[in-house]
Amino acid sequence: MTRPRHVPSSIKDEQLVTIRRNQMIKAAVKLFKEKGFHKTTTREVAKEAGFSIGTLYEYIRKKEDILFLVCDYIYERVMERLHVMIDTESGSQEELVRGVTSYFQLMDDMQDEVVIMYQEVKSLSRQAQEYVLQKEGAMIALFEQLLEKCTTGLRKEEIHLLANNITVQGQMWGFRRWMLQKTFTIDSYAKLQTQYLLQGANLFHEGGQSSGTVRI
Amino acid sequence: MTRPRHVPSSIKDEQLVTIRRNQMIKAAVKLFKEKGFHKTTTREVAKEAGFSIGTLYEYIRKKEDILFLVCDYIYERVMERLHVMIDTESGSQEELVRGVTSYFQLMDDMQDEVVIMYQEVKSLSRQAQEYVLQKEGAMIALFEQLLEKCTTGLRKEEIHLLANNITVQGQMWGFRRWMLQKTFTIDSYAKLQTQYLLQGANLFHEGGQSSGTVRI
Amino acid sequence: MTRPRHVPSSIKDEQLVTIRRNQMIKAAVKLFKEKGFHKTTTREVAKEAGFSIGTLYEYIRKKEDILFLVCDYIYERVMERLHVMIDTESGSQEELVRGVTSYFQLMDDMQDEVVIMYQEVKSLSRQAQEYVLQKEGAMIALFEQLLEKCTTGLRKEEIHLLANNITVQGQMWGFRRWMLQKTFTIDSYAKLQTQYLLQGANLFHEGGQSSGTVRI
Amino acid sequence: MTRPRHVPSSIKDEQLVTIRRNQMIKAAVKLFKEKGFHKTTTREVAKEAGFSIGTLYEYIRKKEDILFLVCDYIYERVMERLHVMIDTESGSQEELVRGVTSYFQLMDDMQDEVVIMYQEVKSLSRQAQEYVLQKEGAMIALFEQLLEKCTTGLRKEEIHLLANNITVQGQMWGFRRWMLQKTFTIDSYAKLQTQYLLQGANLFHEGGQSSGTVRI
DNA sequence: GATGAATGAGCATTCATTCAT
DNA sequence: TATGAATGAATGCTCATTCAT
Repeated sequence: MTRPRHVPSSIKDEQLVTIRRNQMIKAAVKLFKEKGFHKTTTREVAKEAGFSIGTLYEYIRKKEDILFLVCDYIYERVMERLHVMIDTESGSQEELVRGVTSYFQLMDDMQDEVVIMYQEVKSLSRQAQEYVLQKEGAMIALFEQLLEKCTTGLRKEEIHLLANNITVQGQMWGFRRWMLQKTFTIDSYAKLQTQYLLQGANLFHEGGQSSGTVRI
Repeated sequence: MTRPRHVPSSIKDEQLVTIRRNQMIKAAVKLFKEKGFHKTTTREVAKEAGFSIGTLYEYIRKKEDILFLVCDYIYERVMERLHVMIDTESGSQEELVRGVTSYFQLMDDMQDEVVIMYQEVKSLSRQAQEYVLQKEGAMIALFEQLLEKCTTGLRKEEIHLLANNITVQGQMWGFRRWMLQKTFTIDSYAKLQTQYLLQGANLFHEGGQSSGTVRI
Repeated sequence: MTRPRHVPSSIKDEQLVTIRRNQMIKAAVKLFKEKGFHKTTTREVAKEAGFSIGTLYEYIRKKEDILFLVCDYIYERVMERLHVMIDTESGSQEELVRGVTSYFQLMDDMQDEVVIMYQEVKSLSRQAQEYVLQKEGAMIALFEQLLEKCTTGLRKEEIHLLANNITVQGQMWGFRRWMLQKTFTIDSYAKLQTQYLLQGANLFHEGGQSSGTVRI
Repeated sequence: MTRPRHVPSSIKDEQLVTIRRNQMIKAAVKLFKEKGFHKTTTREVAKEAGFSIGTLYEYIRKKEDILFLVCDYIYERVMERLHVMIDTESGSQEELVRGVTSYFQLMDDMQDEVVIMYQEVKSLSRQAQEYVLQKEGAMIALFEQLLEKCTTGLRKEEIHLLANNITVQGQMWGFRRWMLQKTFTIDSYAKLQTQYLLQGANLFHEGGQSSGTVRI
C-alpha cells in the first residue's frame, strides 16, 4: 500500500517518509494512549519519535495529520487481516466463526489503537472524518460479505445489523476492558459472543441446537 | 435528587445553582456536540447559556466540571428511567423486552449526550473518570437485575455479558447513526436487536417462535 | 483622632464606620501577614472580618483603601506611643534610652504590621504613598525632637541620621527576625543597639571617651 | 559563574540563555521599579526585553522566575564585590572602613534592584524565599568575617549585630532615599555611618576610649 | 534533511467592583 | 444597612507552527 496522498510531506525520499512516519505513529499511539490527543503536544511526539520538532513538521503539515496517520494505520492493519479471512474462507459456518474470532483476536491486540481512534475522531477535520467513516464502512462491508458467504436466509438489513454488532463487539472488548476483562479472557469472550451471534440469528444448521444443552 | 457535591459552587442559593447548571448543561451539550469539548471555549458555553464568563465560574471551578456535570446529568436520567423499569417489572419476558426497548428509546432521545460522554471521558480527571465508570457499572448492574428477574437458566457471566451487550447496543445507536439510521428506525432497530438478544440467549420460552418465520 | 477623610464611606453612622473598619483592619493584617496584599482577595478580608463582600464595599471604595487603613492604623499607634514619650521626657540621657527602648518594644509588638506596611506601600496610589511618607517623616521628626532634647553637641544632620538609624533598627527587628531573633531577645537587642547608638554618637557623659577629637 | 539550575529553560544553548535572561533582568528591574512586580505583566517584560511573550516563556517557567532571576542577579553582584574586599583585605581598621564604604557604594549603584528585592521577596515561593534568605545569610557571614579580621575584643553576638547593621544601613540608603538623599551624598552618608559604626563598637585605636568598662 | 529558537494567537481563570433586592 | 449574584477586563501561560541556519 502506498502511503495515502492525504498527508503531503516536503521530503522527497518516499522511503524515508515511511520510516519517519512509522516512528511518529508508534510514538503517537504510545502518547495518545496515555494522555489523549489533545493533551499530547507535538513536541512530545517528536521527542518520543526520536527527532526534533522541526523534523516532525517536515513529514506532516498539522498536528491533526498525526492523528490521521494513526487512524489510517489502524484501518490498514484491520483491513489487511480481514481481507486474508475473506479471501481464504469458502463459506462454511465454521469459517464464519473463525473469521469473527480472528477479528476479536485482532481487536485484543490493537485495543489501545482502537480506543484512541474512537475517542479522537471528532478531532479530525470533516474531510478526514469522512475518510475514516468510509474505512469503517468498508470494514462493515467485509463482514457483510463474510456473513453473506457463510449464511443463508438472512435479509440484507439483518446482515447489516449483524455486521455492525460484530464490529462493535470487537471494539467494546477494548473500550470496556475495565469491566469485561475482569470476567472474561479474549477467548471465552469470543466464544460466548459468537455463540450468541449464531443463535441470535438462528444460524445453527441442524435441528434442535437451541435446546438448553447448546450453550458452551 | 440534590445535585452531587462533587462540583462545588460559590453561590449559596441551591435552587439557583440547579437552574444555572441546567442552563450550562444544555448549552454545553449543544456546543460539545458541534465542536467537541476541547474546541469549545468556556466563553462560548457561558454565552450560549446566557450569562457572562464570570457567572459561569461562580457555578463551577474548572472547565472540566462542565463536562462532569454533563456526564452526571446523563447518568441521572438513564438511571432514573431504568429504575422505573426495574421497580415496575415483575419478571416476565415481555417485560424484559419492554425494558430493553425503553432503554433504546432513551438512548435515541439522548444520542448527543451519550456520544459526547463516550468521546470525552478521557478529558476528565482520574477521579471523575472513576465516578463515571462507577455509574456505568451501576447501570450494568440494573440490567443484570432485570435479566435475572426475567430469565432463568443463565449463568452469572452470561447475564453479565448480555447486560453489556444491551448497554452497548443502545449506545451504538447513537455512535453509528451515520450508518444504522440509514437502514433502521429506532423501533425496527430495537425490535431486531431484542429479538437477537432473546434468541441468542435462547430465551424464547416455548414452541415454534424460533422457526424461520419468527424473524421480524 | 477622627478617622481620616482620605477614605470615604457611604455609611453615615460614624461609630459604625469605626467598628467595621477596625474589624477590617484586624482581618486584613492577619491575611496580609499570611499571604501578602496581592494574594489576599477582598472576599477573604470580608469573610475574615465577619461580613459580606457587599458590606465591605460600603466602608471602602477600593481594595487599596484597606491597605491604606492598615498603614494609617500602624502609624497612629506608633505616633501615639512616641508622643507619650516625647511629652513626658524632660531631656536626660536615660530618657533617650528609655524612649528608644520603648520604641523597640513597640516594634516588637507590631512586627507583622510593620513588615506588611513596608512590603506593600508600593501598592498604594502615589497620593496614599505620599501620606505614608509624610507620616514616616513625622515619626523621624519626633525622634529628632527626642534626640535634640536629650543630647548636646550634635549637628542637625547627625541628629537626622541617628533618628533614621533608630527608626530603621526598630523596623529591622521585625524584618530580619529570622536572623536576629535566633541570637537576641528584644531586650538584649535593644540594649546593645542603644549602647552602640550612644557610643557611636559619642554621647556617654562621663569620662574622656567623648573627646571632641574623636569624630573623624 | 554559570546561571544556577534553579530556573530551568527549554532552550539548549546555554550562552543564549544567559544573554536572554540578562535582557529579561534588565527589563524587569526597570518595570518592577516603576510599577512593582504585581502590576507588571509578563507581556510588558517581554516587550521591554525586546522579544515576544512566547520567547519569554522559553527561558522561564513562571512569572515568579523573573523575580527570582532578579534577586539572584543582585546577590551575585553583591557577593562578587564583597568577595573581592574580603580576599584583598589583610585586617587593618582602614580596610574595614574601605570595605564598608565600598559596600555602600555598591548599594548606591544598585538601589533600584535592592528596593525591588526587599519589597517583593514575599511574592516568591517558600523555596525561593529560603534561597534568598540563605544568600542574605551568606552576605552577613562575609561582613562577619571582615569584622573579625579587622577588629579585636568583640563578642560573637556583637559582630553579628554589627554585620546586620552594616547590611541594613546599606540597604536603607536606597529605601529611604526620599529622606536621606535630601541631606546626604552617598559619600557623606558612608563617612558618617562608618564613623558611628567604629565609635559605636568602640573600635578607634588611639586613646582610652575603648576602655572595657564602657560597654554595657 | 535536520534543527531548535522565535512567534503570537488563543484560552482558562481570577477577582475587584457594582447594584438590585 | 446588609447581602451576594453578576459582571468582564485583565493576565498568566501554552503550544502549534514557521523559518533561518
